[in-house]
Amino acid sequence: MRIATWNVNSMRARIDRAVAWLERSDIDVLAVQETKAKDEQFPTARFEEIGYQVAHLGHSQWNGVAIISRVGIEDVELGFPGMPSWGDPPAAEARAIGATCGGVRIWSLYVPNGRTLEDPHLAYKLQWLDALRTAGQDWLAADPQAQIALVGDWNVAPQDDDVWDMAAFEGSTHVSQPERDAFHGVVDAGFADVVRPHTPGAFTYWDYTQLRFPKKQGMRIDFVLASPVLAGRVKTAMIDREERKGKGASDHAPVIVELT
DNA sequence: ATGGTAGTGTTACTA
Repeated sequence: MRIATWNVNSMRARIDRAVAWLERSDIDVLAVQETKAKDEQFPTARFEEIGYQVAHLGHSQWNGVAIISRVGIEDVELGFPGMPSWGDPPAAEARAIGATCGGVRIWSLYVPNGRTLEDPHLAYKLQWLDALRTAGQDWLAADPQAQIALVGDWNVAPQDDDVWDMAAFEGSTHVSQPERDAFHGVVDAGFADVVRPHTPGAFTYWDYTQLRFPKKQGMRIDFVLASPVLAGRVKTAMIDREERKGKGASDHAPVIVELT
């Protein structure tokens, strides 16, 4: 089984590329983030035409997450238990959707960006990650053998070599110690980064501006974190930077994990 | 030259 995660930065703008990528990549389950669509706007039929089922969560032009599967979609959950709300009045944002596909519990996650270190969005981001850690701990406590994949755009670069130049990130989000600690909280809850060992030095995201992609100035912020039993099934993993090329590309590359 | 690009939807906001 092959599972993938991809921040598509609008599924409506990317639908032809997304369908073409799925058809040539032999993917069983694709988790997407930043679909930028309400549920009724999501191009579900385009995926059904090529043999996939879709579970989507989107409230507006912001955020939006989905799971696209050809091995079944069961027990869909919108948001995880304890997920913080945001806004006035507070409401759950469309940043997490879970489903069981081919025996694996997949969570497609779009972690809040944080904006700046002083912005209230940063505290929201840290609370969000802490709540995810708690939820993950509870899932594994209930079933230590559970096969769970926490995948998506984490908006954290956990290591210095996950950005092209640490000096360029002085005082910025994504590399701060509180964000890195929050990310490692989920890891410490029992969820391992199963892609890094197979993709040393690789990035998953390159800003559209300032020729970041041709200059190879990217970041590793998209991750597949696997529960212990699932991590034991990982054969290999790759980051498809070819999909970042050309007109109409997302600013993120798809990340793929192959299971036994 | 305080910049650049992209998407949504409106002349701003988010990333």
